[in-house]
Amino acid sequence: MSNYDTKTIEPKWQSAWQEAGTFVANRDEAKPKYYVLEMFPYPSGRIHIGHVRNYTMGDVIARYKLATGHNVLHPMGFDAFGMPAENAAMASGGHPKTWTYDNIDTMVDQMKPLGFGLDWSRMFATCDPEYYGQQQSMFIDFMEKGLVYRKNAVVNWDPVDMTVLANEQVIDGKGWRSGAEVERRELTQWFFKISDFSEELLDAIDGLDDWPAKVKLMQQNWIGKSRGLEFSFERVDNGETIPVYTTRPDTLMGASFVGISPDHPLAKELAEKSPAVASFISAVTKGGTTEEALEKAEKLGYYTGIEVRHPLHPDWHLPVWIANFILMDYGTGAIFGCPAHDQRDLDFCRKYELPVIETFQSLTDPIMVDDVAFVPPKTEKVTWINHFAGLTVATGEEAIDATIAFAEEQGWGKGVTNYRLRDWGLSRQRYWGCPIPVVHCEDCGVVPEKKENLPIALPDDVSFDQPGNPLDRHPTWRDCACPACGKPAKRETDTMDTFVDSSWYFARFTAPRAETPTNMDDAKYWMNVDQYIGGIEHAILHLLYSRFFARAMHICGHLPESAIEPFDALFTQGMVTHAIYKTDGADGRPVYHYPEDVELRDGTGFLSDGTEVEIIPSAKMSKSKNNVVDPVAIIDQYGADTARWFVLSDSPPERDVEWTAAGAEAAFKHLSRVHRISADIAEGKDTGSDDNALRKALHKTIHDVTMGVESFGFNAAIAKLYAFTNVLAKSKASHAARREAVLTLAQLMAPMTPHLSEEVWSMQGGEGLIANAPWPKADESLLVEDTVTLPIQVNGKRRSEITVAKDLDKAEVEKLALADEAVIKALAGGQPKKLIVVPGRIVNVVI
RNA sequence: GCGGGCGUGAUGGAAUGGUAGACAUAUCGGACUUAAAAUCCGUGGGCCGUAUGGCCGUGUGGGUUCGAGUCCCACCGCCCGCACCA
Repeated sequence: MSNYDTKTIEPKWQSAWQEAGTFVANRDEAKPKYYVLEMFPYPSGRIHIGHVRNYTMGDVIARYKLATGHNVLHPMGFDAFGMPAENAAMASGGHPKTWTYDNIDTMVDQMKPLGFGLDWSRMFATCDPEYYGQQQSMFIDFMEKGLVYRKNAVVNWDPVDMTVLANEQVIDGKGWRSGAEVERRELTQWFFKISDFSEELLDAIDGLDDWPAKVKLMQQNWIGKSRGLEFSFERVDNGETIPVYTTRPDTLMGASFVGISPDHPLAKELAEKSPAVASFISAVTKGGTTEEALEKAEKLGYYTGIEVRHPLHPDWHLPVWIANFILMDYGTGAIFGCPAHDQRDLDFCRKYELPVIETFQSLTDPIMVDDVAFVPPKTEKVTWINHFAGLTVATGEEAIDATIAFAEEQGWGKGVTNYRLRDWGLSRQRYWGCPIPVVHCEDCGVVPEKKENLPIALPDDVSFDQPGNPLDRHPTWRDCACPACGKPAKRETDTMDTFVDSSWYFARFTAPRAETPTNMDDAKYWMNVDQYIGGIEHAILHLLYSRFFARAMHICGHLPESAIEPFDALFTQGMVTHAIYKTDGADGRPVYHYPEDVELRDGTGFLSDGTEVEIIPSAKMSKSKNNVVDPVAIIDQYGADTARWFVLSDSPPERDVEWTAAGAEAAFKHLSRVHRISADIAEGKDTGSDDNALRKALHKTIHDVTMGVESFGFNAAIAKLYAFTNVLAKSKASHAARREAVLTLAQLMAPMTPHLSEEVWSMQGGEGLIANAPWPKADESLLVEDTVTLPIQVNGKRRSEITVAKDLDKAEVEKLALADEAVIKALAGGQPKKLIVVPGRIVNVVI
């Protein structure tokens, strides 16, 4: 008899690991190091089943690497600054700090029972002054190296909450909390000079061999390199110039207007003189900067009355318009419009009745630009009306190159590379973030704080009863002495974007208590992160910012050059989803039912009163849809190992997995079965003498599971473990062979189900902890069968099979195949055209 | 609009170009039990057949190959990312 009592077993082994210090990482030059990291959580208050999946994957890698002789670093911390804490404070009257640290305590309490092999001694939260003080210190280093600067920038401003809003916080042009119409405001903000690294960040993507292609592509597109021509139009009235940038210089002959951004200096200059221009600009700049707002916005233009000369035909005069769709911070903030070959320009010209001039034509179909612009791919050959040789047949690429070369030769323009990537605005008008460590002095200007005064800690005595940043209205915190001249001065009250906090935590984990941001010896030893695991939602910003930060930290001497690409391998895991159970309520609105209130019969769900419910499968978990699975409840019901096993078992790790009650139940049954088999074997009886078959199956399993774990094929590895458990359960073998089999099975399962594995290990009298036991090695000689069964195909269709000795030579196999009844029948006395024998694989008879 | 991915039983999913559907779930049948639970054994793509077996089958159409779920082309459907970027 066995009793798989997880409530006893799991805490027992967790204590054993803790006492043995199994997962505490120390530098050890004698062993190869392995740094595995999962993206650290935000302390929202409860762990989510998605966290369980994420950390289980990391834990499988960590425990596997430990077993294969690596010195493993597997840390955990909290990304603890951010708005939810302030919102909670505003809603409940508490303090963001209390709320955050309480949540961290709760979440640690919820994570520990899951038995992750984490080095808890390295834990920190980004809101610890010891952490953000080091961040401030690096900020000052960045200032010295010119990696951070201040400039005016247009932001989304919520006039009620008196704060800057991120684009995601603007909904339908209104602030997400206040509901107030969002304004565009120009504020002086801090920026990291990430754009200096555009080319380098782009180039280095090629070297990220173990990153998903999708993520690399997303980063490439985000950096958005483009090549084009920059040149200037000369004003007819006063000879001043308006520089423009274009990626399609080959369409220059089709220019019919020049457009400038409402934020363009010329537009501002005109607005000062003309109330009409001013009111146009203010009308089109209302409503936020979000993509959503921009997409809905109609294309609007205002004719300035100014005309400019076409660079190649000074007698052609083009009107200058202010247009709302032109962005000030891309290119020069001014364009020329070529309506024939750009849809947006065409829409604009049709609306304002500007001329449309075709400059190239399709080689195959006649074109007639009406409401659809003719925009061939750059690689397509077209007839091109060029500015220096009349008509030419060329691809767009060739035409662009030729025009740039021509412009450079003539000296009126130059080829320019542009990037979409903007500098990273990091200022936030928020309390719960890392204070920017600078001081504003009337005499000295903006001065970095002295490092010995760090951390500039957030004051605790703040109130959230008024909108705006509490730091702004704190009576004393702002007041300080100028670090340069000593006179009374004011602290910067902006705090840093929380993405800053998460852009270097991985480096801090290598020396979390160091008196400097990092310790070079530790950083050299532990960096890079060998395997980073997290959600695809961080594919762009977090990963790009971290790549920038690693470079910036290297420049400031905080990371070795070898760590400028901090993540060697990246894995993006899927979500855990759950069905939604829905009925229509009396008022026509949907009613969502908890899974425990729904009875499933043959795939149809019913409520207790017999009402049928609609089942929406595999939906993202959401409190409002009542489909959230709480890991704490699952651990209580089945234990941590079941939760860990199930989230890995049913789907490939990169794909979403649907949590189902039946699946969790099945996982639990399987683990109970392994426990039962182990108890049975522990009784010491022989069940037969077929040891060889069992050993062969075992070593095949060792091989397959090892491959599975190495390649993130956790679901496939688990399938092999199921299959071997079936073999073991039925095996008729000696006690010694069965004991060996169950010990090894426990080892192979240990990365996924560490508690059960330790229990089985100790039941069988295994030595020490299974967590420290070396990973089993497959005996190659047992992987090869003496005989193989070869399928015989006739014209590619399987017709028969023969069992032959593994190394039987080809001629013999051919002979046997031709002697096969099915083959004889198919040949009907004739000769085969061809006979293909793939040794150990297959025979194909072609007739 | 641009870019990327995916499409296999009732379901989640397996399958270095080489026996499609491993493993699991649902279903159905059986053993044990007074009964139930638990456990164990079996069934588990479709069609025909008592059966040995046969035919069909990986979104659709074509191609490459001795052989295609896998590679290539086109189409259909779904999902994701980016986007007034000049």
